[in-house]
Amino acid sequence: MARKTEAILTSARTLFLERGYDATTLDDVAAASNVAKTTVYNNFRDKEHLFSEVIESITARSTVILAALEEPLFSDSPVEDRLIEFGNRLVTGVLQPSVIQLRRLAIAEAPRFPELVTRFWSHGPGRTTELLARALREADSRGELRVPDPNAAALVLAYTLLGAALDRALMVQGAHMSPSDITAHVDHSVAAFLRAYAR
Amino acid sequence: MARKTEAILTSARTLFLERGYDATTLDDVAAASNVAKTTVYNNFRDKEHLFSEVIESITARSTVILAALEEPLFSDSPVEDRLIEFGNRLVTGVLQPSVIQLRRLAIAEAPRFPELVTRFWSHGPGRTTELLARALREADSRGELRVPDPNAAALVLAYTLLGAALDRALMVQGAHMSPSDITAHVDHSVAAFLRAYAR
DNA sequence: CTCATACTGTACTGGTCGGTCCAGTACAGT
DNA sequence: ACTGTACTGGACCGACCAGTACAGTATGAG
Repeated sequence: MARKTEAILTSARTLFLERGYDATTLDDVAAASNVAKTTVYNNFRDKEHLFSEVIESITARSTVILAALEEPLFSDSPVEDRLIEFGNRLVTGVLQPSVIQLRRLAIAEAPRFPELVTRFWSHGPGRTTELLARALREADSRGELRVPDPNAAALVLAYTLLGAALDRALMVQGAHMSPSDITAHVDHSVAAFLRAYAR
Repeated sequence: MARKTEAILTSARTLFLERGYDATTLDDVAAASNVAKTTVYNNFRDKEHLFSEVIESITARSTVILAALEEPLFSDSPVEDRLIEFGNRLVTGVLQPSVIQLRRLAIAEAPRFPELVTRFWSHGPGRTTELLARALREADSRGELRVPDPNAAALVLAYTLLGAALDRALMVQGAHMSPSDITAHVDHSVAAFLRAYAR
């Protein structure tokens, strides 16, 4: 019983991410889930509710993804190494095609599902900079950096790292960065950040 | 004759920006232009072509908008003042509701109109960082800053300035920054940038 | 005055899609 | 064996919408 619900949710996620909200048909969702359309309606009130649950389920999982970013941030290696490792994971993560698709979807449907997308933002991008701010505050108190305003500094570093790549990936199809492009960019960004916030 | 074309283009632009591609009806466009639907089809082959011309017309105008950014960048005031003025204009400009709508539209339709959106990106965001890179190269050669890689540095500054605000504005409805928020953020960003790229 | 061109308004076609209905089937727990 | 619940598959409704057809009107150039 719950297996069907799960199957529907999974294929709905794939289809919504690939085609967007309007272009995704509930007939397609049913077919992709090997389920009758009626079953879709037995498990979800309507298309909007299905979409909401898809996004909510992704939002819920984002906590897990953030853990992978948190780890290098609070290790005992030098600040520079910590930030570079964090930067590499952040950029490679955010540039993954499915993540780009998700962002595109969220942005496109923000006017139609304001609260939903806001909640998604808070649990994803929002949390990331909070995390970084905490790490920077700690680095400051350890005397590794001089960061009087950790929140502002976290925004600076986070968006220095992925602003350009993100903006481009969202609009320019097939604008992939090679791993070496990424490390070069991360190195440059972290170096600039360290110069700006050195003790 | 061309007056009708212009009227259609104008109301189509408004509607596409407000509602997105799918949700905009050609009946609505015709009504908003005070024109018969047939006239729309006499002036534009079909919906996709109309949309393309709307985006192209915006792309074409973007050169004019960039001029307002260029001005403070090449004045003879101190670097800091130049960058702060540039930053304020850039951020306030990009955060304007219509510009956010445009970005949302471009991102949402990037998969459907890849070449079109790529062209838009090159003429808008792409050109902006090129412009900034030129200014930074000049500042370097004047000895005001030390910028070995002007392109990379331009990305750092540009997205430090607007990455966070942009990301948030695209997803969180009604997340407006007050003018004082903007200047505070710009001041912080430019200060950090100057520390990182001081001579 | 004339004729071509652009425009109007409305009705229509054809297709899509969200959502419902229904008759029948698989299968659980009791 | 009995009953409730979930599922199937396919037909169906109603609305919407891109694009066309058509008969008639305004207008401006020669």
